[in-house]
Amino acid sequence: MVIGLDKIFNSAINNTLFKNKEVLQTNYTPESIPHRDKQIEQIAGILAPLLRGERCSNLFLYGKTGTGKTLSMQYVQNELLRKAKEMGLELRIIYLNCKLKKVSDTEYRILAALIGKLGKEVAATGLPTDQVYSKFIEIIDEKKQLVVIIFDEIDQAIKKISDSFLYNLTRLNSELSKSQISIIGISNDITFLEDIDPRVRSSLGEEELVFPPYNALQLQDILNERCAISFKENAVDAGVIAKCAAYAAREHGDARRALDLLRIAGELSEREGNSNVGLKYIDLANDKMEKDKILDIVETQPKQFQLVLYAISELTKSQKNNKELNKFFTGDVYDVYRDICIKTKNEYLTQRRISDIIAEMDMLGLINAKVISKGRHGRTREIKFAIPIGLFDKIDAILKESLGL
DNA sequence: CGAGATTCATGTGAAGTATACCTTTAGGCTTAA
DNA sequence: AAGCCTAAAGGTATACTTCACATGAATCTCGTA
Repeated sequence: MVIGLDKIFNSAINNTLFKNKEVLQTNYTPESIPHRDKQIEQIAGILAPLLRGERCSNLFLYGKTGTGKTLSMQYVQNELLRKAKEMGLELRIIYLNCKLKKVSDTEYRILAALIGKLGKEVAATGLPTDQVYSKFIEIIDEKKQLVVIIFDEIDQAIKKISDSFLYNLTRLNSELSKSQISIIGISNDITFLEDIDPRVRSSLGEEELVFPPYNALQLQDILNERCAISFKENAVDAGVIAKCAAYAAREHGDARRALDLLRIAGELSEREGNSNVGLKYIDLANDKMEKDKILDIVETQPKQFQLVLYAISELTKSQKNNKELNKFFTGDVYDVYRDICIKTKNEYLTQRRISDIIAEMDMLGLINAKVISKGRHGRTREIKFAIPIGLFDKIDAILKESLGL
């Protein structure tokens, strides 16, 4: 047992900073959604026919992450269901997040998930897809009702599956006799509709709605509102919210990120035993998020990527003092990489592949790689490790661990 | 001394291969009529 | 006979390899001043 554990537990129990931390978590649904009145009204207007027992138009929502799409949608959904219940209407709204890995892989799984949400079961595997289709139709059509299906992050699903799936869905109505179905898609990718079948596009995008990013002021409002619920009074220094909002606004006005930033800043400050959040914790939190992201990337890379990264890390280490600024070339990396592979009894890949891997790591921001020509000495990439020095040891540890060194 | 040719070390593209993971299908086994 | 399950067959995406050609500035070559 670690000695200091008690202290940590105690400080967690007599939590000095937060009143209600859930409010800052991403899955929390606030009671009001600032600066989205217009969008909510529009959605409500489009869905209103449902309350008259009519089918509503298919709807498409666009907007970058953290612009309140899902939140607004869920808000309208709840209100609608409440109203429908009051009026005794048969209305079913199915919400499906396509981003969840288990769900999104295949058409089959999406259907299975939908059926699951309708309260029925299908075998997890084995049945032909069209059979699942007919079962799905059968379930919906068993009584007169209106069905709305919401596909969140639908672009993720379509990347994996062909758009014929959507086409089938839009034509579902013609196969239903008693019920009627409407589809709502939510997508982060604004260009998404451009590369799908025009027929699908026109039927799916009967109504479209764009969620613009929040600006810094709006983010401030959101943060202030949640801050009041989640933190104890006077726990947040002046200017912290503004800084938080400014950081997040700089990165596409992502409210989720702003909230994360505030929450992590609070956690960090709390861990140090403070009873308030100072300005510097926003920077620390920002740092931490950045670091976590990098570590996460490194951790989840395939083995060959890690081997290459390890080679680069070794190279950087070996020339720490000498030469100019830790720059080296594809050939150097490849040699070291191959040695490591041989030593660790991994098989090594061709230089061609390593070249691509290096390019991909450049995209991920783990390294800086620039194609240069060294004249008589050929053309190559000039490679530099782009990871902050503070993370060096951790990365090293992760790599050694996962490569079994 | 300078214009143009050469050269090096890899970048880059296309096409082919191996593998893993899916879906589909066919055949066999079980169950219900 | 119909339904169900499983194993094999066929499809498709991914991660690589092989082959072939492209790059672009330092360096070389050679004609000229």
